[in-house]
Amino acid sequence: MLMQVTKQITPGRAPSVARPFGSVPLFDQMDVMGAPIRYDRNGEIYGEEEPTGYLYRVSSGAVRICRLLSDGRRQISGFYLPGDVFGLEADDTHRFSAEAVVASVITVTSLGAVLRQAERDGELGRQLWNVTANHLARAHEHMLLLGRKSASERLATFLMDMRRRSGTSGTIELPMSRNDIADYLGLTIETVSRTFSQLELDGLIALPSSRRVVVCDVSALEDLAA
Amino acid sequence: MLMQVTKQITPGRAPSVARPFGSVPLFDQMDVMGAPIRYDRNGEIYGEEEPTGYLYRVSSGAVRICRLLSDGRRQISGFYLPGDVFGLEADDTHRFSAEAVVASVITVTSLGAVLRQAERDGELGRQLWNVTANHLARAHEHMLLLGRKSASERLATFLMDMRRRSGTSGTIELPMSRNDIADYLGLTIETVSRTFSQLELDGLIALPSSRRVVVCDVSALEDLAA
DNA sequence: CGTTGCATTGAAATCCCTCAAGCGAGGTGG
DNA sequence: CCACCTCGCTTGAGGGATTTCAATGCAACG
Repeated sequence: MLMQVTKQITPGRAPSVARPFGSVPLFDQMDVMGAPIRYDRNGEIYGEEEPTGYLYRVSSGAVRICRLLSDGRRQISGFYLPGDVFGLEADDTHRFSAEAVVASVITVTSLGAVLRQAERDGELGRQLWNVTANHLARAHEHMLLLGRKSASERLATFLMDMRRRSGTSGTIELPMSRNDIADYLGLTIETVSRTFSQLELDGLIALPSSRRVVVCDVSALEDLAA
Repeated sequence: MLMQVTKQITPGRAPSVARPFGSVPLFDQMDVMGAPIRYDRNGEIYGEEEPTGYLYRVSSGAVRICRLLSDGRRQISGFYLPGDVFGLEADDTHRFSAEAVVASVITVTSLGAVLRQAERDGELGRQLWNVTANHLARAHEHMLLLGRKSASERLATFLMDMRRRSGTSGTIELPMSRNDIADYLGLTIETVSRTFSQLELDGLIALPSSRRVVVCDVSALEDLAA
């Protein structure tokens, strides 16, 4: 399975991204210093063992962070959607890889430059820490899912999370495949598919197509997500 | 099951802790500004929903960070040993709880004070970010375990991690119960116990007592840990 | 219209969980 | 000093949720 990679710098600035709290130093900084780069579907943004040194922000598309076992088993630790920052690793080599789930534009900024700027600009540094600490909280929350939730609870949690993050309340557009969802939820693709079917059978969701989920019973799904 | 809590401020400074890289501003700062507090076994250091505002560093003992589901299912996201910092949450209320695994002394420092100091002292801010980013990397690594590893792989990974962290190479002293290990590894106590027995049967470890593990075949365990 | 990639469905197997009993060290009191 | 209790740990038997293996469906595309 060959990953097709495109790291083509597009001229001009990255497409603008929602900025709900007015001026956000970290994001401003990244927009000013960073360059928008386009990646094809399944394109590798960085790989395990590669040197670190950049901070990434999704302009459009979606990104997955993966960790592989030697025999090919894969765990996706998170999906990143437009506006999300990723690549927050303090080591000098990546211990995880990042790939574009669909064709995406990512704003790439020198991490060293941001860190140096943060040493002068306290507010920037504080925001960088905030973003990282929030990622940490999400990670801990996901551990609860992986360690203790059933398949239907996992899928419901995932759907409610995607619903919240994509802003839409009725229909959720999933950019990722069943395989990606399985590797994110610690299940097999078959179990994910069966669980989708079961949720549809129970009337909690409708599936006009495999990547489009209509939420029918929010409260039941929220309950399942626990 | 009533948790016995002791939050008794002991006079004087915290017991000194290994400081391998000479002066470490973050830790120095915490030693200067922080107060050592003693907790009994199973004592709650902070609970879910409680306000945040402190940074913690283990002086002696061991700490677990937990997340509970409404029906009592529990996931332990990490154990913290002497020298480790925890409590890195950016939200204003804790989404996780912290408890002492055994009687412990924790140095508690105002998070706000550290953050304010970090806005002036770039090096301190950078270290705070580094610690947080390292926690994040560990969390991602643990997701791989929870999502994709078998019971014996999980236990081997845990033992190799404890071996590395406790510094000892031959015998590992486990401060936590089988129950804690189970909730950390996403297994049941019975499976943990059986897997310990199996590793002993296979000659990879010896168990002089349930909390004391003698490592017999490091490379086999490392292989299992993958 | 065949190919290709992804998704769904079915049947059998497996690993881990659940339920239940037994063990052993440590503490307490008679 | 020993019986007895408690608590944590171990072990066994059976069951169940998820995986594995295999086949089919289906939409996009050349």
